[in-house]
Amino acid sequence: MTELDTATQRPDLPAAWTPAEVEAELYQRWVDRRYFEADVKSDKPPFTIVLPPPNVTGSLHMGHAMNHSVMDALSRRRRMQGYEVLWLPGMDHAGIATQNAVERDLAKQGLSRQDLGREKFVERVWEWKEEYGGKILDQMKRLGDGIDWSRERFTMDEGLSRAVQTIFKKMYDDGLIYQAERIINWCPRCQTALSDIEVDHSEDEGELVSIRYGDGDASIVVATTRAETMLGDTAVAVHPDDERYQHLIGTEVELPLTGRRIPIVADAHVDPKFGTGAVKVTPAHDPNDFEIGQRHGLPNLTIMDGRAVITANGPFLGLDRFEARPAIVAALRAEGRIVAEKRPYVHSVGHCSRCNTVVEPRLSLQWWVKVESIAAAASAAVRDGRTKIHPAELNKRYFDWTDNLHDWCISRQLWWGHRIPVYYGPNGEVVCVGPDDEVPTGEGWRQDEDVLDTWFSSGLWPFSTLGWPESTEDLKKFYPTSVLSTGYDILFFWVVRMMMFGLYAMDEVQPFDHVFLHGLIRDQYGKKMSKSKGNGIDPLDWMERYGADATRFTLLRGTNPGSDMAVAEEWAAGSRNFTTKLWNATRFALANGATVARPLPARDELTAADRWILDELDALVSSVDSNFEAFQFSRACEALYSFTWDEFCDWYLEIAKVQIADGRAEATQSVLGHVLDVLLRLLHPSIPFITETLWTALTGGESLVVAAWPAASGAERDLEAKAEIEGLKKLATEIRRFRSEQGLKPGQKVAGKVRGACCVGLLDQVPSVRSMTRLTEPGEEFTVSATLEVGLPKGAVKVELDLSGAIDVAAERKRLAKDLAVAQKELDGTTKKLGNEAFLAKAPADVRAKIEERKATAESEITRINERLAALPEA
RNA sequence: GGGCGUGUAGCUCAGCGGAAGAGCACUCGGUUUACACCCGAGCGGUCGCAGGUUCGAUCCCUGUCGCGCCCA
Repeated sequence: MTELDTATQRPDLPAAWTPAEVEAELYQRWVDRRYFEADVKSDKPPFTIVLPPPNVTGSLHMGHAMNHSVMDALSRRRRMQGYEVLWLPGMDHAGIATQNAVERDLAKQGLSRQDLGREKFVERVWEWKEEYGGKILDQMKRLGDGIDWSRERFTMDEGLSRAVQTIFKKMYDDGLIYQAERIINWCPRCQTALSDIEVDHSEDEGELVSIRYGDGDASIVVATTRAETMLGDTAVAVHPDDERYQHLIGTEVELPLTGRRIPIVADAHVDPKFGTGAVKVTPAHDPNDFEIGQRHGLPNLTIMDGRAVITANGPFLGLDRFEARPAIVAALRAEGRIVAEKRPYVHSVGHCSRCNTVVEPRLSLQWWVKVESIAAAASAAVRDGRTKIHPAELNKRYFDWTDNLHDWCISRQLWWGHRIPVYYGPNGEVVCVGPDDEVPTGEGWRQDEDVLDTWFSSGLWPFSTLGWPESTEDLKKFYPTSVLSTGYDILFFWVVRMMMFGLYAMDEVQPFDHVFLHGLIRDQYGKKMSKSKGNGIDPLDWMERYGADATRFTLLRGTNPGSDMAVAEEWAAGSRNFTTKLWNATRFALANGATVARPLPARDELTAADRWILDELDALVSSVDSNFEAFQFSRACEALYSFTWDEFCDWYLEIAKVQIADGRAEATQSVLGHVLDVLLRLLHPSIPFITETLWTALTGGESLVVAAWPAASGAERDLEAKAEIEGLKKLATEIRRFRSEQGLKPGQKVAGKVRGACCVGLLDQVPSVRSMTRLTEPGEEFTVSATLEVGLPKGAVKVELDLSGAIDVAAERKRLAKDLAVAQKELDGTTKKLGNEAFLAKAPADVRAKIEERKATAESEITRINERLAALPEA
C-alpha cells in the first residue's frame, strides 16, 4: 500500500462527527490537490461521465442529489481502481425556463421583453445567468461531487455554440433539417412552438357541446370541446361506411354564425362510434383535422392569432379563446342549435410544460429535424449492444420511441437560445451558414428570427463538451463516455436525442457505453417530487442536519435500476446513525491500538473469529464489486451496512475486546486495522467525507480519493471458522434470551458454567460468550439454580447458572414451549415430506439429505426440550 | 384504447422453485470501560385473489381485482 506514510501518525479524532462543520474543508482540500482534474495525457484507461447539465435556473433538488450520488460513487470507485476519471460539469441555458424567469423579473418593473428589444433582452438574460446561475454548482460541491471544475461548460458558451452551428449546417446540407408548415403545439403565453414532449397532458374538466349544422333532413350534429374553433371549420367529416350519413356525403351544409357553406366529406379516420359519428373539421387548429384537410384538399382557415385571440371577422373578433367559447355557445343556443351539453366533461388537455398554459394547436411554419435515419441508428446502437441500458427492461420503451419518432420541431419563437443560422435574401434566397462561413450582408438580408429548441444543444453534450467539432485530445481520450446516469423520465427528452446526434456526428460511435436509469424520488405520500408541485424535500436541509454522507447514503441505499424510491426524514436520520456508528467503532478500534503498520499475521496465527471476519470482509468486497458493476447500489449499500453494523460492530468488536484482554492484542489490532482499512475504502465512494477523515486517521495515508480499491482474494472460505462463529452467536443469543425472559437486568453479572463446549468445537469461543452474556466465574458457593441447553449442529451445550434463588418457572415453561412448538412444526413438515413417495422418488439427493437432517435435529430438540420441561418444578 | 411495471410485517422495500427477510415503527429491559444518533430481548406475514404446472410455488403459467407509469 504505497499510498501510506510509513511514519504513521494519528491525529486524535473528536468524540463526535460533525459533518456540517468539516465537510466543506475536506472538499476544498480535494479540489486544491486537483484530484478531480482529468489528465488527458494519462495512459490509464479512461472513465468518463458527463453531468446531465442542470438548468441554469435550477437549484439542487432530491432528484439531482440522487443522480449525483450515483455518479460520484461510480466515478470515485473507478478512480480508486486506477482509471483516468473525467466527470465533466456544466449547465443548460434552458431556453423557455430562463426566458420566462427573466421576463417575470422584468414584469415586476412593468417591462416586457419587447420594451427592451432583442439585443438588450438577451444581455439581461446573460446578466441574470451570471448572478443566479452558479447556485446549483455550489450545491454540488456540498454534496461532495468529484467533478473536474476546470472543464466546466455551458450550452451557450462559444465552443458549444460553434458545435450547434456546425451540426445544424451539416444536417441542413444532408437534408436532415427542413422547414415546413404544419400544425404544432403552441403556447399562447410563451408565444412559441413546443415539441410534443414539452406538452403535459392532464385530465381536465371541460364541456362537450353538440351543435346542429344545417337544417331539416340536411342537418348534421357534431360534438366539440372547443366550440370557438367552429369559426374555422371548413368541413364536416363522417365515416365512409356510416349508414346514417350516406345521403349527406358530398353535399354541403351551412356553418352557423358565419353563413359559410362547407362540404360533408367521408374519411376513414372518423370513429363512427364516438358521439354522433360526425366531426367538425378545423384544419388550421387541430392536428387530426389538419390531416383530414390535407386528404380532402380543404382550405386551412386560421381564426386565432398567437395569443389565442379570435381574428375572424364578426361579433367575436378580439375575444380570447376562453371568452369566445361561452359567447359562441350562447349565440348558437340563441339560434336553437345546441342539441346537447355535457358539463363538466373530463377529457385530456395539453398544457405547456413550462407555464402550464393550455396548449393551442396552431398551423405555422417551423424548422424540423427529419429523424427517420438518425433514430434508426439510435435504435441499432442499443439493439447491437454498443450501448447498454440498465435496467434492460427499459429497452422496449426506448425502442418504442426510436421506432415511432415523429419529426422533431426544433424552432422556437424565443430570444434566448441559439439563433437559427439561416439567412434570407431580398430575392428569396435561403442560405444556411456554418461557423466559418461568411454571413451574407447587404440590403434586404435578414437572419431567421427563431432560436433552437434547448434539447438541440443539450443533445450534443457528450461530444460538444469535449471540444467537437475540433478533433481535440479530450475527445480522443474521453469519448465515448462510459456511463450516462439519469432518471428514466428523461430517457426520451434527452437520451434519445444524444444517441441520435452522437452517432450522427461521431461516425456511428455511441455517446455512452452504459445508460443507467434510476427511478424518481417520491415523497412520503408516493407523489413525485417536483419543482412545480413544491412538495420536494430540500437535500440541502438534510446535508445541514445529517451531513452530506448521510444524505448520499440514504439516496444510494434506495437506488435500484428503474425503480422509484419514497424518502422520508427517518431514512436520513437512519443513515446519519450509520455514520455515527462507523465513527464510534473506528474511534474505539483506534483507542485499542488498531493499526495497519504491521502486516496481517499468517492465517494459522489467527483465531477463528479473526479468520471469520476476514472472510466476511472478502465476501463483502466481492459483493460490493459485483453490485456496483450491475448498478445495484441498493444491494451494495445493504451489504456494507449489515457488514459494518451487524458483523463487525455487534460481533467482531465484542470478540476483539476479549482477545485484546486475553493476550492476543497484537494480532487483533492488526485485524482490526486491516478490516477498517478495507471497509473504509469500500465505503468511500458512497460516503466520502467521514471515510476520508477516519481512514487518514487510521493509516496516516494521504487521501482515500487516490487510494487503491480493494480486491477480493478469491480464496476459499474457512468454513470451520464460520461454523464456530455461528455457534458462538447462537450460544450468546440463547443465553441472552434466557436472561431476558428470566427478568435479569442486562448488566447484571451472573455466575455460570458452560459445559460441553469442547465437544461441539466451541471451547475457544467460551470466553467471548461469557463476556457478551455477563457470565462470571463460579465461586466456591456456586449453586446451580437454572440450567439451559442450547442445541447446536454438533450437539447441545449446557449452561448452568446461579441465579441466587428460584427461577421464574412460568417464564421458563413459556420459553421452552415456544421452542418446542417451533421444533414440532419443523418435525411435522419434514415428516410429511419424507412420507411422500413422489418426493422421495423425484427430489434431488441433496435436498432429501437436508430434509432428513432437519428432521433428525427436530427430533432431538423435541426430546431435549421435553426432558427440560419434565425437570422443571411444578408451577 | 395500446404497452410496461407492481401488489410480501403498521410503513418503505429486498428475496423470486426446495426452512418467510431488512430498515423504520411498536413492546419489554437497560448509567454493559465505542456508540441512548446506543445495547439486549421480543411482537408482527395463510407473500392481492382464483385456478394451473410441479414431488414441492411467495417465486413459473393463466385468469381476476387494485395501484402506478409511458404512449394514444
